[in-house]
Amino acid sequence: MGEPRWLDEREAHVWRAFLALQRELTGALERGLVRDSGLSNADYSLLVPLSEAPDGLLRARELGMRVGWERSRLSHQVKRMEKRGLVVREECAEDARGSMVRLTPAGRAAIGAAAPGHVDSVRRYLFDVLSREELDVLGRAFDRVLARIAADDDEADPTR
Amino acid sequence: MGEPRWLDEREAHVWRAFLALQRELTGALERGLVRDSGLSNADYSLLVPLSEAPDGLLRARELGMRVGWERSRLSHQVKRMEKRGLVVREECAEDARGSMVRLTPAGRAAIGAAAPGHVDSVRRYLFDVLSREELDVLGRAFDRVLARIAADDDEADPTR
DNA sequence: ATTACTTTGGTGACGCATCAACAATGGAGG
DNA sequence: CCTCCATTGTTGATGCGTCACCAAAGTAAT
Repeated sequence: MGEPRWLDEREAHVWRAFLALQRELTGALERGLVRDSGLSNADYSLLVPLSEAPDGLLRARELGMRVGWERSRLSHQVKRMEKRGLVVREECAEDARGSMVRLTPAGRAAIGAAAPGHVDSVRRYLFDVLSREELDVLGRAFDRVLARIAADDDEADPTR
Repeated sequence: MGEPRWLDEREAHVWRAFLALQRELTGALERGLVRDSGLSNADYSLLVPLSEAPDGLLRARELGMRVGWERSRLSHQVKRMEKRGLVVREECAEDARGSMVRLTPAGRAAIGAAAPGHVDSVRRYLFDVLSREELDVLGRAFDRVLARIAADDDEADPTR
């Protein structure tokens, strides 16, 4: 074991800034989305891949993989969205276990109304204040961290 | 109005990587914390400033400001933690409206047991794969985005 | 075909987060 | 003092996210 290595000043600063960024940016985007279109971040996350799919139709499993969610989370969210008329669940022809999620006209209208403002917000908060060089550094850094986490997960459960 | 400016390829990549990073990193840290010490991220967030305060005692308002939470969120979380014996609420002598939050011995033991492993996780996932130059870029970029969000909030409600 | 295992999805319970509403105190100005 | 307002904190309702568990259907081995 030995003495744990605490974060040095530079690391602590980046870490606390990351936590604050997560909190503030996610919060600001969510508030804007709710205010302008009545959609939550979770709604928006699902509406994007659905709106890009042919006929606004996706297998639940496929939708979950595209947004990186587990089955349970997806199921709960789809249920809430179905109750509000944004999507409908349908049975899957090829695989009787499966479930299809289809965008309704109301859902398509909602994402269409919300997207421009949301993208504007992301641009205003994030990309307007970052240089092209910084974007490159961020992109590479984020990818490396993601690869590290994925590798660590594999080590914990190689079968997945 | 006019046509919305969508994200270019570089921006879209960074944005999706950021969303994935948020999801995966937060999730991995939370799972490790729960597995190793039975604490959630929310618990940990509050235990850190409390453990650094004299006598493990902080005014609720002060605690909320240190972690960047609103009053309601803090109140709910403190209630849950009090039920598990990690903290206790006490009345505030100087201001009868106020409420003090005090770390219990069990709470201090919990953060002491959890912190080394948690810091190790942050280091392993994040700082082990980032260079010193990247840290500098990240720190400056994050700060600039935070300043932008804060400025935008002020514009929306200058009284705050 | 039967058994065993995996994949897919749903459900209930509980913790977390936000919002609106409320209560109580503190403080400033008449 | 008293009125008005801001500050501090709590609560209940609701949405979000995870976990443990279950059920049904596919799939592979015997």
